[in-house]
Amino acid sequence: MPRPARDRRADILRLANTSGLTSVTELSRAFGVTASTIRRDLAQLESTGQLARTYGGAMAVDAQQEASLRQRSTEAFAAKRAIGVWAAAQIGARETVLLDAGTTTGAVARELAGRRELRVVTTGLTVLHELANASEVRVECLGGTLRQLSQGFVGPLTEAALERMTFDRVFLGADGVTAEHGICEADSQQTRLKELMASRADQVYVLVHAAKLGQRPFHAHAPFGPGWKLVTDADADPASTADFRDRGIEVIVVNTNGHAQ
Amino acid sequence: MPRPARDRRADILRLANTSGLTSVTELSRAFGVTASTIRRDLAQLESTGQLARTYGGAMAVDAQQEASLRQRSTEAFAAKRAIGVWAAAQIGARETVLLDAGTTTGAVARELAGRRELRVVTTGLTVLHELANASEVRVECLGGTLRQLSQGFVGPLTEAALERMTFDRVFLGADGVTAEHGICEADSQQTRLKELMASRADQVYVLVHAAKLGQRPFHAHAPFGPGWKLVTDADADPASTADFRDRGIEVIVVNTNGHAQ
DNA sequence: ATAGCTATTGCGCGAAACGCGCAATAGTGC
DNA sequence: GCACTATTGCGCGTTTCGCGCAATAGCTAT
Repeated sequence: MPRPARDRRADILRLANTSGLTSVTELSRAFGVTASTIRRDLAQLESTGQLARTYGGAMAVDAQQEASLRQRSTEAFAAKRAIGVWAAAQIGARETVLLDAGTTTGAVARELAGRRELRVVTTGLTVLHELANASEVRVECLGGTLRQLSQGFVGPLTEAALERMTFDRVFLGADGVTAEHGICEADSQQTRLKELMASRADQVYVLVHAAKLGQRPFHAHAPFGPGWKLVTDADADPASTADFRDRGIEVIVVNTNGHAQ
Repeated sequence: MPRPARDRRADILRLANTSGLTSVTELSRAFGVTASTIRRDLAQLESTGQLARTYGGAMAVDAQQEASLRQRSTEAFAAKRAIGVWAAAQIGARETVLLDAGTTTGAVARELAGRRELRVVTTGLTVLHELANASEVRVECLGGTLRQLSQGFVGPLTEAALERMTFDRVFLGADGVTAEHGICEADSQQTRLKELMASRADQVYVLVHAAKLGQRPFHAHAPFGPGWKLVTDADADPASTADFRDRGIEVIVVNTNGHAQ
């Protein structure tokens, strides 16, 4: 692959990221190449998700947006949205709720954006992102060290902040769940935090779309406590949900409309 | 303004926001109207910044992105970037720095995204956003209550977290600054937080682009402490900067390349 | 209720942008 | 040095876009 082409593409990316918006003609003039070439560059940069094409040009797309767009095309997106709708419906006026980090809790936050007289506390950047402009919702962040993978905050600062608060409800996400081991996460710092979060709330919900049921991708566990509810979508295998119910865990299966079955 | 038109536009927005990407033909079929009408809708939604048009359709654009795009087209963007470049250059390896909330400190964060062995602590969502995928930077958030206007965290949680930390440098933003009163903010909660932040760092920088110099839009003040440096851009009125220098405040004027003059 | 006014809609047209195939060319690697 | 691959420019047909115009639908005030 010739050098000038890559350099130009990098430059296009830089230009788009600083000015936010660029046009094909502008770029073709700037680099002294044909519009066709620019178009091809844009097509390639778009395919790798580094840029969004517009009519006659391209616009910058930040990492957050990029991830968000990719996620929306995933099939699990519909499931997460349904779970989010259901979860949001559980929350009454003037409550204080805690939202874990993750895209599923982000879906809950999305449904809460229009609500009023609500206090939402979170450890996740996704949630903050969704509620950044929700003017009628009081949004609080626990703080801590940002964990890139989950876009969530962990660490002593997070735990210390938690010690001072209690919640009406907490909505937890998970990398995986099994009836036997409960919530599975990549490291014990995560599971410890989730257990701590659960201990501070009256109602505990574990939100996981069907694909995560019965999965144990990692080996740090947090078992289900008494009264915890497992919320999943209609794609869930009945045998899987039965495993949980057999152990006395309440399982709520949400259909596409966000209603419990 | 007829109702159906507005309803349809709201629906278009919802569809775009949930699926992330929609096409003109798809929308025209869905609503049973001509492509022209859809195009007009998209044009209007784009003009209000609620949507981004693509070739043959439209894509969702979240609030964050929207604000970011608007900001990038502002003239002050160049100044902020220059200040950001300079500020980033002051930070050495393995340092711990504190970044205030605001777009100017966001510009600093943007320049730090590629750095390594750095610890960035912040009270601002903008900064978090910029560094959300900076894999080599340790990012921490102080937490607190989200203040929509500045997209920053304030309150007792923020202050409590600060008590436990110290920093090599802190970079503060401001709604306005005057030589006489120092930093001006909308409320005293903000100024108190900034003073607290300043007290925890060895080096204090106040970053304000030229238009904010001599401005006092609000009446909560935080005077300059000893050793604080004022950093502004080359559009600054020499008379203004002289006011600060007369009071013994070091003023750094940064040109477009991010170098001090 | 009705008349008047404004916003909206559909349609047709010219202009702009896009994608694709082809041949020439410039870099790259052996 | 030579073969090979990626890249580029150009021309083509296709799609999309924007705008003006006339008809229509909805809102408002009397």
